[in-house]
Amino acid sequence: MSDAVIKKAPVRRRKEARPQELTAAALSLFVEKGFAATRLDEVAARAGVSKGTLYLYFDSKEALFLAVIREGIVPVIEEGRKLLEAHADDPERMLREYLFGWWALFGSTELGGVPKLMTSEAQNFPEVAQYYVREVIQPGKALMREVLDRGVAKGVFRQTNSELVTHILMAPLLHLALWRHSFAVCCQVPDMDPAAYLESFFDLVLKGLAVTPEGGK
Amino acid sequence: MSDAVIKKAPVRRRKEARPQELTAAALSLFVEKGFAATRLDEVAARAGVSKGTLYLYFDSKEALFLAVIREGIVPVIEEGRKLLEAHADDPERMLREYLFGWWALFGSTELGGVPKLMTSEAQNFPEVAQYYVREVIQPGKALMREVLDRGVAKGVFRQTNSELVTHILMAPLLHLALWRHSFAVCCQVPDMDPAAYLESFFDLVLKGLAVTPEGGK
DNA sequence: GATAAATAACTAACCAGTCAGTTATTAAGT
DNA sequence: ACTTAATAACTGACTGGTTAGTTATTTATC
Repeated sequence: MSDAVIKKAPVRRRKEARPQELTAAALSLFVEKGFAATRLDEVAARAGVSKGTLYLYFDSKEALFLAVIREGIVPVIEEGRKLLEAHADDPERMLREYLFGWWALFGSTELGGVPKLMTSEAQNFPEVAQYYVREVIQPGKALMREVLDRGVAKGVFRQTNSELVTHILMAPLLHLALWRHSFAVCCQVPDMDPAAYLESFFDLVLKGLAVTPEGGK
Repeated sequence: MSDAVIKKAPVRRRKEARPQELTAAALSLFVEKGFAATRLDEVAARAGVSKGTLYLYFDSKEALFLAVIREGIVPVIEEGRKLLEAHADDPERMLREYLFGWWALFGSTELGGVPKLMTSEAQNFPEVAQYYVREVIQPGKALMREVLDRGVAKGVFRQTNSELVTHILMAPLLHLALWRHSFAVCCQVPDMDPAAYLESFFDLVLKGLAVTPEGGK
């Protein structure tokens, strides 16, 4: 009789892995349904535990939210910085790496849903929003600004208001991520190849930033 | 004695005006707190009525949501179209009018919060999302595409993948609106003048779309 | 006083957070 | 090895507060 063996329902104990399993489950559900519409029972179920277990690791739903942001994103920023440093001498290449690296490391992954999540919930959770601005948005923008400044210094890009242009250049990236996690899901979008999108964007920006022929610099 | 007149205040009957008052109240609350986190009691209170009254005009919370989108946005699209037709012969001017008109008619108003709202809730309310895509996003994009195509036809803009570029050009506009209704609220943003932002954006795009000096076309 | 508009009290369902109890794992005693 | 004790991980039923949606009643208007 194999019953005796088969009947063993697993219920594994793995204290170490739980928080990550829970934040991963929470991330995907928060992104999919929004924070308020996500039930903690569902988060727990997706992580393969009960809701009670969730509360062994996180004090509250909001604490879980913060952990999702913290664990998910902050490490990626550092990765991005390293990626760019590899091309510090070539601003055009740096810009290109920024766009495609952003997509590869962030936008195309599960984390690509975080901008949507944070945008939706910023007002409801000011502390999380401030953390996100400080640890993600500002470093990300600073990195972009460095690309621009370096291009100007090298005479490859024309002078612009780099604060504003940084903001502007982030927008199509974020838009791509937001789109994928909102309208793209429920409304069939025939052709929206991220690579082609980024290529068009890169092309547009490169020409938009080129030093003007007349006037020189 | 004016008391007799003044005292009359409490319950006004105005069947005609109610739906608009309610959708206006709902819009501001949905934008501020998100759909799920908004209480119908609060919507009713802000419109100066009770929750029961709300149900005289809308079948459900979702029906109210749809009405908010329908009544709020659709009229604005038509206004925008008319605005652009006034400059049909000058693509550069048309592009400029698009950007600043979008801001004046839409982004800077209460409606500017709708992109945030729709992005957050698209997955939870696919029917509303489809309506929004069909009635707002597609017409808005079509209008932008017309600007681009006209520019190409006139030899003012270079040839591009207009489907992708349209998407890309909408992004900084939407980003401006999203930003204002999310992070800008809880984290002090020192300088983010919409006019300067749009000016920088216009400048960037105009140069990005200019026919290339060599090659001419 | 008849009808339409609006209300406020109500219900049913839902869900974040709790906790008494269960099961797996480890340690100690024999 | 083999039982027993102690601990750590986990569970799921429960609670208390909340809210979408309903309805019996009140209030205004003609």
